[in-house]
Amino acid sequence: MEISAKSGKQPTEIRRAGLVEAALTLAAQRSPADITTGDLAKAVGITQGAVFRHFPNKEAVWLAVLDWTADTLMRRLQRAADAELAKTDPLAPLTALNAVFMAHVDFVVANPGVPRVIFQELQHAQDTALKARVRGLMQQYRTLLMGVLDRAQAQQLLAPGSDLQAAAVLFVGSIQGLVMQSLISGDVRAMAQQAPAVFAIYLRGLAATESGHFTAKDTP
Amino acid sequence: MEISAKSGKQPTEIRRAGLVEAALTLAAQRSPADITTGDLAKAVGITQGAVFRHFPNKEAVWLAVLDWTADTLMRRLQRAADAELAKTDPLAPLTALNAVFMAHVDFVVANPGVPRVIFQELQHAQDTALKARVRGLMQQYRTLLMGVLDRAQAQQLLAPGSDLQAAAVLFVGSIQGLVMQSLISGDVRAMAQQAPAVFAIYLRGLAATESGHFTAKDTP
DNA sequence: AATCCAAGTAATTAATCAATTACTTGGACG
DNA sequence: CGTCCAAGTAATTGATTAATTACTTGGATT
Repeated sequence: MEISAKSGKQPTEIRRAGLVEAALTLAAQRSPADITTGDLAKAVGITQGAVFRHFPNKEAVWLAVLDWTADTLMRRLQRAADAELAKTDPLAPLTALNAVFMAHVDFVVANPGVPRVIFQELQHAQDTALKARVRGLMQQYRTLLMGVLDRAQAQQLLAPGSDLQAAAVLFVGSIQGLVMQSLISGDVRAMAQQAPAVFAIYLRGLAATESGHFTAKDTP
Repeated sequence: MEISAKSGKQPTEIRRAGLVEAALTLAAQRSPADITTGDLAKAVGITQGAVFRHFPNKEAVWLAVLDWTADTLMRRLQRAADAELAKTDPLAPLTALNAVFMAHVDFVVANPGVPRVIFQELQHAQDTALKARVRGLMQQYRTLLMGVLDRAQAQQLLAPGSDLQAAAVLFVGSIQGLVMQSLISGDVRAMAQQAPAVFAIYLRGLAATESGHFTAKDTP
């Protein structure tokens, strides 16, 4: 049951990382709302009170989780986008969109707790520190996405009159739809299988008909 | 603060309805996870303990909420679909898809607590009675959707080789994306404005190119 | 008018959980 | 070697909350 079971004392930095990892692991299995500090403690092999040697309160644990998520996810997505955009392929913006989509799906498959934590925090209507953090993450996401979409439009790869705002909403919705399916089926890996077909519909809805018949070609 | 503030004693049937309504109203404002039986009682003008005169336990309240949701939502969606499918318009299956989409969006705008409750329950990994109920609802939804999609495909209104499974996932994802946006912005009504543009992309991704240029035409 | 009981109250119980406190430990370092 | 302190424990506190209990009330029925 223990995550990073380095027994004995550990420096705060290590413990914090361990607790963040534990939080995400547990969130993959049950609702983040009912993960207790005791659960986190047990997962890393310390007592409940010891959690507060490393975090001022429980909320700070989730803040750290969201910080880790924002850092890791956004870096991967950016890298996926940049790698495609660097190519001379005239369809680069579209392949970049595909790459970002698949990178995101892969990330969620590897870290199924992430979308749960995000949605959990979005539920809270009042603007907590946690919700603000989620909003920041979504803003980064949106910026990245709009950058790629703008470029695609500039190169006339999109259907004339496409609503980029709506395209961004539908992009995250596509992934959210896959997440919901995985929550229902309980099988995260099925996401990766369905993802290309879902993205294919999305792209067909957006791409100019003249831009050839580009379809998702990864993950056979 | 009170919902159905018929003061004084009320028959169980009325109180149950009042508590269900209160639960959905409160869920529209805060996370369903931290709505207490005391909150429900206050909203309806009784004391905390009195809630258990009408429900055996708290879980039963949420079960009733989901039952109400399944009944109301599915009836409306079915009616929206049937109304379009009855027409002689050769594009009927596509306009039916549009009608179901908009009916769902309207329902969510009118009942913003619903998607929150559903997602809350989906989070629980183990198969509780509540999650089973949500799964049942999703199954009905899927069946309805597949019926329309099958018909569209039979009439060659869809792009050849379209993955209907993926189309269904993306359909619910589209709405889920809109819900997420509204959770971030805090403005449910914005959903209704963005919905047509989102659906337009979705449909374009799915529809045969020969099937004319049908686009969402409702809600100007 | 007397009776009955569904619906309500007020108070209590039992469990859970975040956070605090007082005390302990083990390794780094002068 | 002794000191120090960050990291840990065990136990407690205070708050919250679902559910129960003992008692009360009001309206329908005979």
